[in-house]
Amino acid sequence: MTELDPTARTAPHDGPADPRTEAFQGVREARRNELAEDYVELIAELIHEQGEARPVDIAARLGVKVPTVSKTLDRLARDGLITRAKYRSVFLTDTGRALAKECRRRHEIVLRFLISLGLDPETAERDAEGIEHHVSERTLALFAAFANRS
Amino acid sequence: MTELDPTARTAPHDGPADPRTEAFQGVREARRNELAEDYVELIAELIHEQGEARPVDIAARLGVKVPTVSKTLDRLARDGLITRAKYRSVFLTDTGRALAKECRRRHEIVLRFLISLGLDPETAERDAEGIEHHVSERTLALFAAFANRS
DNA sequence: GCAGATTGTTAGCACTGTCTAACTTTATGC
DNA sequence: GCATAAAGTTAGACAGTGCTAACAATCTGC
Ligand SMILES: [Mn+2]
Ligand SMILES: [Mn+2]
Ligand SMILES: [Mn+2]
Ligand SMILES: [Mn+2]
Repeated sequence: MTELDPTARTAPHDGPADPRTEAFQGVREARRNELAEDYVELIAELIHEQGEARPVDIAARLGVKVPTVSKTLDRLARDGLITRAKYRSVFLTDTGRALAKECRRRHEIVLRFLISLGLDPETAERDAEGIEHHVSERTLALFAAFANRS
Repeated sequence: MTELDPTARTAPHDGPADPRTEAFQGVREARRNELAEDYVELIAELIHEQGEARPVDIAARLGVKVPTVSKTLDRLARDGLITRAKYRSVFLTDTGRALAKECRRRHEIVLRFLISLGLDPETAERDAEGIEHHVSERTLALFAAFANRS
């Protein structure tokens, strides 16, 4: 979602398009999707590991309170990434599943890359969780290549 | 600020400290400082390049509106990173200057690293602007080493 | 030195993301 | 099958980050 298609760069929309300004705008854009990305990735993981994704487990994994999760899930449902019924566990829509898959892929590549660079797995996991939302497809390709050939 | 001291890990404060949950908590923490980091880094840059940092220039660089900058600057002042007088340009406190320097260092290392990996400078700038807030000191050391020896 | 342009502030709105407190529903164990 | 425990929801507070509209101050060029 953030930076999927390397051909779709430099949209000819508004201002003077100073590359620096564009960088900041791109980062703000990416920030708006971070939370949704973490949620769908985690939901997919819970469904795979436990068979279902319950708000209480999502909250425990993320380290936030259950009402926070509940409200966020409402937004994800509104945005078409999940479906939910009251007092039931959560399901991904096709869109949500696709996003989750993409996020998992990015997460894996960044994590493998950091570890192949020589980072300890704990710190790698920590850094990957933040970095994954800010790597372009181009960077991802370089990360993957490096991890493979090392 | 985010992850300066590698020895200060695993603070024995609250919960069960699942490494995964800790990762998410750390990322949320980092996210809270991103904007302040971008601001002080940019302010230092403007002072260096133009002699002063004016809200209108900050806004132009970031690609946001001036009132947004004004409000954010109030928060930075409240948090002791800058000083300001009404209708005047902005100054960094010692704390702010120290943070700016640290941010510039991180930014440079990440940028050089990405370029030395083979990324084009434009995309590197874009990705560095996001990644810089999510690299631990340990990762930074590996990035710097890689960039130097390549 | 003043008119007009530029810059900055203030007020007010919207939305996100976090929390606590209070309540409701569902699940569990006898 | 019922009482209690666990999970989930709702309401409401609050801070952050963005916007526009309206107003105030400062700067610039004549
Ligand atoms: Mn993440
Ligand atoms: Mn992830
Ligand atoms: Mn940045
Ligand atoms: Mn930066």
